[in-house]
Amino acid sequence: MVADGGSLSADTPSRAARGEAVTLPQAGSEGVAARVPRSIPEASVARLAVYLRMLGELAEQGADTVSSEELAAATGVNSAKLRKDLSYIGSYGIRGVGYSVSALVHQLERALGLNHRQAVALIGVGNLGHALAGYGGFGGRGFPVTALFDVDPDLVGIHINGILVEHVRAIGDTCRERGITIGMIATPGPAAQGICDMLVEAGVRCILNFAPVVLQVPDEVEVRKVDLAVELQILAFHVARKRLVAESPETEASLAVPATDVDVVPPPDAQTNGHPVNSTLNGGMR
Amino acid sequence: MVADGGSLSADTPSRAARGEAVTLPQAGSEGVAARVPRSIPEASVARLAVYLRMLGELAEQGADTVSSEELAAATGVNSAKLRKDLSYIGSYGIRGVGYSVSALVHQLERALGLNHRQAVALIGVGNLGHALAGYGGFGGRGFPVTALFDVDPDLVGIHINGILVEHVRAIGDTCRERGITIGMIATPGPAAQGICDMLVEAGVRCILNFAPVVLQVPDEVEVRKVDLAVELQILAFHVARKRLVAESPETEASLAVPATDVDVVPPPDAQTNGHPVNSTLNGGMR
DNA sequence: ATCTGTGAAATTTTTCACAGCC
DNA sequence: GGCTGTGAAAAATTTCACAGAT
Repeated sequence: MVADGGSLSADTPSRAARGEAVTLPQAGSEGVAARVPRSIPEASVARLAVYLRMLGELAEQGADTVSSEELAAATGVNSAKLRKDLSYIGSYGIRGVGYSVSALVHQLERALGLNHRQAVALIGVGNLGHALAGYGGFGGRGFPVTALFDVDPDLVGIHINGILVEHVRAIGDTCRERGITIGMIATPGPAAQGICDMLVEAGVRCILNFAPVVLQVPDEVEVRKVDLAVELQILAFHVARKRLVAESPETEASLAVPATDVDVVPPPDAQTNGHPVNSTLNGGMR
Repeated sequence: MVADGGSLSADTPSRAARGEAVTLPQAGSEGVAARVPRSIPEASVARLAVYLRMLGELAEQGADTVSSEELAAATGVNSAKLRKDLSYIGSYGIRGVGYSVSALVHQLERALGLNHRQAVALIGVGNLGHALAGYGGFGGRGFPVTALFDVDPDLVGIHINGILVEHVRAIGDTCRERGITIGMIATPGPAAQGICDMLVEAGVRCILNFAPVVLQVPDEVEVRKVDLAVELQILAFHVARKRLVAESPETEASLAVPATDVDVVPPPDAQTNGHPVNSTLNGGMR
């Protein structure tokens, strides 16, 4: 995940990984159509989306079937893990053969809820927002960006990709009208919580947050965060780690964290390196 | 997470979560400065970066100390988890009081390797790339974007934020010259693997990938992936799940995955919904 | 002969809960 | 009294390894 990223990725660990999250109370009657497992682990859901993309590519290349081994290699996971992930959505493989690409695509789309179209609203049409709005990839895959909002008078009123940019004060009405189910927040950090509140108030229950703040939301709202600065910091950690390994040929200073203060950059606070160089940390988006 | 978790975040799970990953052989001598634990769990590293940001904000607001409870609430995690995360980098809290904000910032920066400046290269200066290049937030936090590359003749030669856009064929030389440690790939999907290979060849060992492909790299290279489409699909899953819960007031059809085919969108392949509407899925970046 | 689906084991991550210090 | 640091328990995730289908 590191993804997370979680954060603009990757792996971004979601606070909703508690019990309640993906788990559903299991069926009532019993016996009959006990077709589907009770729940899908959060970690698996993230990977299912990746498999789906790769399957799309394979289909394009004319593949009829894939083995778990092949698909696993292409997506960089262990094949047993892949099979287990797929088993959560049902048994759609053929033993001795593999998976039918088209059938699996269909099942994954169903499992991920992609057979309902999701209308997406994007708030904050600055630098990053523009890039997101012009993305194209969304609409093609069932995520049409259906509404755009900003506060900047220079932006409100213009069209991007044929979509009118409205003032954020219209969020409530517009989202309800157009049945928005997902909100993407690409505003500067300080504005994000307010926008988030408006979205929640308008009934939006899933939010993708690009602003560098942790949003506070009611339990029933799902937030995923994409945070560039965090991603880079995670990589920086790995750079430092690799450096350490390289420098200590064997044992010696083999610590996970260098207790030494290397201080290429002046430590506590100095001229421009303290931290808030501009308070626009990485929310400098837009 | 991430997300993506990696994926444009979040939580992006990283394939590097195997043993080797964050673990280091533990110290030699013994006894003396056994200051630091042997390794930091991958999941913790991602959160440390988040704590660091929040601490920056707290410092700005003039806070001298924070309790684990406060910092946990602000970052949306459980306070015990936060304390455990912090314990991996050492014991810098004061019992009965909390943590000194400035001291903790310093320790986190050290642990994350932010006291070495990391030179970043960005490849692909299209839509998204432009947004990333103009980001500002990076440079302010020790991640100066130091080199830009593209293949488009209209882009090569221009300056963005004072940085010259070079042709990708210069990647090897330029990266070595400027000591690039982190590469960010924001090219269309099909170009990404080739660029990745060039970066690896040039000695770059950490890569942040925005292109919608799974990069194949040697073991010693760390890749994090930020994938917008995957993030949205994860949210779509949660939308569908919430819909189910809402529709079945109690038991009834309480399945994690609707076995019914709702098919608001024609299922297998129809006109424009099959999948590869344009092969520019979400790599439509740039 | 091959490849899926899956219990069971191993590992990682999270949470609990409390001893110890301020 | 308040809050950290951390063993130990619990939960989640990953991996193993193999029975069973084709």
